[in-house]
Parts: sequence; structure tokens; C-alpha cells
Amino acid sequence: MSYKIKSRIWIENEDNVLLGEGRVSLLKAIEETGSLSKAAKSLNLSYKKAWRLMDSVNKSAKQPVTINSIGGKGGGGTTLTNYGKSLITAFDTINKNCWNFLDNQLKQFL
Amino acid sequence: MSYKIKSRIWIENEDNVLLGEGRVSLLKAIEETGSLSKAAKSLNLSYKKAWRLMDSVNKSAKQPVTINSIGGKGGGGTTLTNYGKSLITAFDTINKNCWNFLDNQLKQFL
DNA sequence: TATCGCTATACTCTAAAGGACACAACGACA
DNA sequence: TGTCGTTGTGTCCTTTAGAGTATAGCGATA
Repeated sequence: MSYKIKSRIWIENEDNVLLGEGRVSLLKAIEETGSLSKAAKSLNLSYKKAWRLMDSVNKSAKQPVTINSIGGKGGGGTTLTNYGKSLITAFDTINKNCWNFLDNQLKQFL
Repeated sequence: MSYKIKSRIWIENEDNVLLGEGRVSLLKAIEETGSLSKAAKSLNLSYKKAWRLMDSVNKSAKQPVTINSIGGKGGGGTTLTNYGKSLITAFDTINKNCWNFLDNQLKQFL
């Protein structure tokens, strides 16, 4: 019985997607690089797409997830709020737990 | 805290998708109608897409999931094997359990 | 006040997925 | 043996998500 079970989970707020795997990995890359454009580069996605994702996250969340500064030293940058960091860890935890749960379910029902 | 968590799960066999929500609802419709074309109509998807889905399911599964007959009384038809029926109920059960699990996780971590 | 690297946003083009359409093959039955 | 409603399959056309490109705006710093 070598079937494998996989999943994608995401969190919504009033029918808008807040977090999914792609968004979380983008936020992680922002945390590491301190910049949206560098984060986009490191994930091999266009700046435009990264920007739209981040914008959507901020619009869906109940509190700001990132702090964006334009101009100034280094041209600006993007950092995560504490709320944003807590969302990442919550999502990661739930996602990992979900995988374990589903693996057990598969053994049980197939 | 009105965030909602959603999920899509699917089962793979050697990197080929076996079952997802769309495939399961197609199999259910086949079970109800006794025909692939009627099932496709009832789900508002093209016959071709439905056929490709069903074909993929049968190619990925370890045992036949449907029995297809061409020609004859009524022009033919498609019915599910017992194995196919058992897959449906297994998937539905796991999927429902997963929703409950995730709802609890969300309450716990957010 | 000129420079720099970043955020922010619009416009165009392209590739891939899906729908529409057409048609061959089949076999029970009258 | 002709009819009928299926399954099975190819070909084209449209739609749409995304990539690519371009460019404006910003503010600390020197």
C-alpha cells in the first residue's frame, strides 16, 4: 500500500487568502533578507508577483504583517512585524501536524 | 479571531495523482448516473476533461476503479468497482477528519 | 542636491490549460 | 442490418495566469 497522501492548507479571512505555503516561504525569505526584492530573487519569482502576494497578505491580515520603507539608507526595505513572525510559526506548526495526521489517517483507512 | 483554515488533500501513487476532490466528486456522479457523459454533464465539465480524469484515476490506481462498456443497450456506460467505492469512502472520511483536525489546530495556535 | 537601491505600479506579450467541436468505434436490440 | 447513445480521441480556438519590461516615487546620506 504505497499510496502517499499530500495536502495544501491555507488560512482565509473573509474569503481572502491570508496565508498559504507560497506566502509563508516568501515571508520567511523577507525575514532573512530584509528586502522584498531580494526575497523574490532568492525564491526565483518576479518582484511583481512577490509584491502582489505580500500586498494581499497585508490586506487580509487583521494586523500588519510587514513594515515597508521606501527610500533612505539602502533604498528602503521590508521587515516582518512580530505578528507576522507569529503567523509563520503558527502556520508551520499546523502544516507539519497536518502531515503527520494525514499519514496516520491513510494507514488507518487504506 | 475569525480566520478560517482550509485544505485540499490528494492521494498519489508513484508521483501520479490518484484522487483529489474533483476526482472523487466525478466518481460519485458516475456512481449515481451509471455513465461518464451524464456524470460530466451533472458536474458541468466537458466530457473530455471528465474522461481524462477518469483515465488518470484508473492508470494510477493499483486495481481498476471503473468498468467501462462501449456500445450495447443504452450505448454503454460506466460503473464503479467495489474497489472504487471503497476509495471514495476512504477519501471522504479522511477529508472530513482533516477538516476537524485543522479547525482544532487553528483554535490552538492562533 | 545628486546618487542610490529599494518600493510601487502600469503595459504588453506569451505559454499553457481548458472548452468547443468533430467524428470514429462499438454492440445490444428491434 | 440500421439505429442509438455511449466511450474514446484528435484538432483548433479562446481565455487567462504569469513573465518580462519599463518607469515613477521615495528619502537617507554624502
